[in-house]
Amino acid sequence: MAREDIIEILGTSPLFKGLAEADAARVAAHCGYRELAKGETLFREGDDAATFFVVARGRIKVFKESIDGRELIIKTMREGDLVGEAASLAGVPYPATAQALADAAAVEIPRREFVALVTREPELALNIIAALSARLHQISDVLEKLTLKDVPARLASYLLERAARGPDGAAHVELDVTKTSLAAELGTVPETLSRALRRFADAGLVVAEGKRIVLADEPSLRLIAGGVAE
Amino acid sequence: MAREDIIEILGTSPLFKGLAEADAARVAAHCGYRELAKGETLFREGDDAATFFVVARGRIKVFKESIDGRELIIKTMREGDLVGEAASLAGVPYPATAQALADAAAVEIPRREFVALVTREPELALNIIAALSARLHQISDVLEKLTLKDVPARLASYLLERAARGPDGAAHVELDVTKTSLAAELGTVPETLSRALRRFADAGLVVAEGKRIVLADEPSLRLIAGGVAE
DNA sequence: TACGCGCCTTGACCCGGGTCAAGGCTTTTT
DNA sequence: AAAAAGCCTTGACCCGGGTCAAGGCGCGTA
Repeated sequence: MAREDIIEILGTSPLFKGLAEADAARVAAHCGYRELAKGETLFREGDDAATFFVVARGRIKVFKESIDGRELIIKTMREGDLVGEAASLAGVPYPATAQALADAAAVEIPRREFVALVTREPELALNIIAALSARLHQISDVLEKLTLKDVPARLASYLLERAARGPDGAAHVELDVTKTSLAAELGTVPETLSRALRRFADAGLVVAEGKRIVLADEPSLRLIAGGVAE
Repeated sequence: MAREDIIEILGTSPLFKGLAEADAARVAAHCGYRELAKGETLFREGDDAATFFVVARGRIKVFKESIDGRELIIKTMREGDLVGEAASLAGVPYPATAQALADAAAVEIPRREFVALVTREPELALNIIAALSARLHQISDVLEKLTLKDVPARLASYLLERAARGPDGAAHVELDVTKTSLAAELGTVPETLSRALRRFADAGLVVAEGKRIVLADEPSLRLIAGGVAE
């Protein structure tokens, strides 16, 4: 992987916004490039977070698991997403595990090299603060949904958030993960997700065709999601 | 409230560690001091977070509520705890509501004054980063417990975390909130908490005497909590 | 000392959603 | 193209824990 490519991938993350060309190159020189087969683990909960990642390709799930094997996907990471940066920048072990849902690749950034930059570019500290608070906000969101909303509300919420507006004006979601994964991300199991989706379809709220879900009645979905704009 | 007192209260928080005396005084000069009666609201979810707080006295609950009134206490704040700092420092609205559980008081810090300091004391950015990641860690913890553990596990976990070692060697917890509040912090309701505690008592794991709970069998509690050290 | 109001506990009931089991449907693999 | 392995769906069942209702126990106020 050429250094220019690394720099370009780094640039997809706001963490590197406003970084001088020379500094970016200096960091890039120390970055690795990891390719992951489906199911391969990027890091495990408890591992020392000496490095963090920017997803270059594929889907990587970040999850926690309970003693009895149940797993909760905190978020499915896609191109340009930062993975493990909070723990790494804070100097604590990873609080969750990251694993490829499909073949994937990620740029690996050494904490040392990146943090060293802060003394030369104090502005960078603001980027870090912004990244941390974005993650904090995202986790709070997960917490709120999982504890204060039921499955239908979480599903409706997910659909509305990920909906893309088609050329014909119809909002729809093209699932890029299996429904089993989606279930775990919604804090439930495939059976329950399947039933919830079916109930939506029966009620005319959505039209489900395999991995493509058309939102037929957005206002009702918004009502079920239980918030004005989420 | 004298400025020296304000400075002293600020000093109880790690956010102000290593701050020059003159700078602390400068911030303190712009701080307010809010006294709250039991039940009074410090701020509401969605409010502009122009200021944040350090608890000086009393207990303040930080919580989210669902449409149907159910509330989830994210954390009960005590002396020295920061409240609302993440949102304020990140420049976003408060993501939760803060309310006094009993008569309380807090020093109110204007975001502007504090953030302005960062340009003079770049080291302060590290304090902010540390504060944000501490909060992130804490929220992740709440998320994990609420979604991956059942009520007995959460209760055992809470007891172990807050246990103080008495002079006689017996670990015990002195509840400083009502059991109703504790239930909300454990993501449940008073009835369920009451039953869980009773089951612990019947099994000889704890001895409950009103607000004082003696941990009679720590190893078993640790087992129920479902982790090695948490 | 008595009243009233929260808080706590206990019992009875119920429901969301997890578990188990059984196909049917897709994708890979050979 | 057949076989194998996942993935998805549906039905039946069950359980943790929330809800409702009814006391009992403090504790502050007068």
